Amino acid sequence: MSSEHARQQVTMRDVADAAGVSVATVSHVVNNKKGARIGQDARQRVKDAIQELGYRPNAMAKTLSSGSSNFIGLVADAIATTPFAGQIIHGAQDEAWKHGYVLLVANTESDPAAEEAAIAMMLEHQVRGILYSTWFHRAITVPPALHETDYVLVDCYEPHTRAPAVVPDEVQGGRTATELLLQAGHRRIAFINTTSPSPAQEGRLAGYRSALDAAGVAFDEQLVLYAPSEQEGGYAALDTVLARGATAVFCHNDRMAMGLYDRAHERGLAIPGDLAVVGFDNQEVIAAHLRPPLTTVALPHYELGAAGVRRLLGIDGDGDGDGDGAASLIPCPPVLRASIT
Amino acid sequence: MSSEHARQQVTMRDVADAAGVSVATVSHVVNNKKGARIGQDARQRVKDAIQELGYRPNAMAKTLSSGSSNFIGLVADAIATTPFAGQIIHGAQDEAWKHGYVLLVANTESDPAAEEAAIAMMLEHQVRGILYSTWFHRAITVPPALHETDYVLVDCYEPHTRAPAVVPDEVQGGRTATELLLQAGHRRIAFINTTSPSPAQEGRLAGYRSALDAAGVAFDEQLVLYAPSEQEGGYAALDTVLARGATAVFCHNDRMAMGLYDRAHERGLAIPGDLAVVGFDNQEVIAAHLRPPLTTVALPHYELGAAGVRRLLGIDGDGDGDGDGAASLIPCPPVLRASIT
DNA sequence: ATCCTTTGATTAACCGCTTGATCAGACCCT
DNA sequence: AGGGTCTGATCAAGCGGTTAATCAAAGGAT
Repeated sequence: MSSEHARQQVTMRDVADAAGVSVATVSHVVNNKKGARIGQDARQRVKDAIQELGYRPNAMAKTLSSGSSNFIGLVADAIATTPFAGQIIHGAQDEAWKHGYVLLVANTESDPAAEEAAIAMMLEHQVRGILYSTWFHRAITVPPALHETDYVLVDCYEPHTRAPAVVPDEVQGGRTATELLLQAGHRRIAFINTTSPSPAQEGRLAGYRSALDAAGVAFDEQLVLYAPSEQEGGYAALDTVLARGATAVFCHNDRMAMGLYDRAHERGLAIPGDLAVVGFDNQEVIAAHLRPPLTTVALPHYELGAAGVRRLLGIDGDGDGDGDGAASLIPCPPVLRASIT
Repeated sequence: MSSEHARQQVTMRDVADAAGVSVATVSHVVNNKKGARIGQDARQRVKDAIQELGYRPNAMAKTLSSGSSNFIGLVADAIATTPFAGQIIHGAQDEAWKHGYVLLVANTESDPAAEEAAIAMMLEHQVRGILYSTWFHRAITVPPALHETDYVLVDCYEPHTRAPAVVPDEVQGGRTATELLLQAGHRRIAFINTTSPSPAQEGRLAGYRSALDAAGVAFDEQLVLYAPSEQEGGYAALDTVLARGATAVFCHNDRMAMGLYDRAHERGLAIPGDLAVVGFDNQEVIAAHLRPPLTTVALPHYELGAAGVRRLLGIDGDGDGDGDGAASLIPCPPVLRASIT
């Protein structure tokens, strides 16, 4: 039920008339044009008229005549599955806003048709560029239409291509998680990896091994297990972890850690006393409120979104570590809580 | 790093020239204008030319000349705090899309300045209307600028006003949760309410009482406790719940239930054997993976977003229960899992 | 043959704003 | 007094479409 709004848009014409000047003059003061020569009095009269009438420039007209819009499109495969996608949107929106851009959002549920429609819509709206994002780090193939404009892949990448992408540094993340345990003095560190093939699966494992190497701890194949990356997986894996004689465990993600906690409590084990644990993702709702609160490594979703627009806009910014030149690697910082010694 | 795109927009003029007709003709076939009389041959030539050149209409120009845009603005106070806001965006986006609209999203973090800027931006983009949403159900006061266009409050409302709003039916939700327990034969049902004053606090309590009444169970003040609506609150409340002799408990939200589970396990209690529990919110990541999976009542965020755009567009749709005429109440459906007998 | 309809397609004004080109007047030199 | 420079502000041509009004040609009726 929309109320009636006889809202007759106040146009630049109106302001010009009210101020007794031409629209050109109004345009000049509105945009604070540098080269324009406008007298103090006229400038003031225009400003007053704008206030008086409550004038708001018409962004469409502006875009049309100036030739460049201030839209940045964001197409996501699953906007609401986890708070993750939300963080990407959040980061992208903040950064875009900072540079005078506005976010146009579309959700596709990974449906190719919806995806194409979304991209078409954005192209028609003359977006400055498109951010194509996924809710978990994975390989994708770029939809053809995307090539009609500038774009950046966020939290995903196209293998064997130089398609610009921004992804989390899984290897560094895995290394960081492991180091946290190493630094606490642990030597028999288990790693419960996910069963789903993915950059995270490979990357975190690589990081785990690299940290072990660096610390001079021999890699023991017996200590890396595979389980579904959910509570159930962690719950089921704990017994094996213990059987293998580990004193600490690195869970592929926080949800797994949550399930593992349950089983540990069931067996009367104390965390971190009997077993130190570190998670991954930093899924607030879970990690911050487990007992004890879970030490983990954060997936930098907000940063991914922000870095995505920076990359799109060609602003290299804070020199985020570069990957192979096509993919920027965003660091995964540790989040210290209480599940390690 | 945006690649270079010498992308010279293909315009209607180009299509017209290629097809050997006027732009008016092209416009007519593109929009499938009803009154227009275009011959089969010309129509075909235009379509071919469009294919050939890869023409895409310029939405800005269209909006400008036709006078009405296809944007719907969504301003949210916290896009990423929980998956909740994401669901609202998701629902709004799906429904908007369904009616040919596109979502313009802005995040404000509850900062009044950001809020004003966001609304201004949307107004400048000639949005059809604005959805003003919050990530948890609460009372707000409508920012003045919102009155310059059509709007609908989503998951929030303005007291003592006829401001159109769409909110979850907390009372029905509370009643539903309680009924779930009642139907399982419980009579001493505790309710751990939140300590934060809110529509949820009042509404769910009212629902709890109404369900009790309807079942002929006397209300026992001793059975309603108050705790912070987080894991810690639920954890701490369990002992009291038991001390008061309850056989079932209705937690104000899933997070509380999660904490309560922890304490229950610690005390060696079986759920639902020794204690039945029902949550609220249906926060997937948690509820679906607790042991045992938590029966709960869902907060219909997706529906809130969708109903919001329907209301904005004046589509009454499936006659969602009406509140006082200003606020539409969206039902909170039960989600059956395994925490009740 | 003549006049009226219909059909098929074009004209041109307009949407609100941007911007290079142009213009009128004031001021300064010589 | 005549010519050159500034200054302050206006003109007018788009930007890419939409749409009411108009027009030309063909077919029908008388």
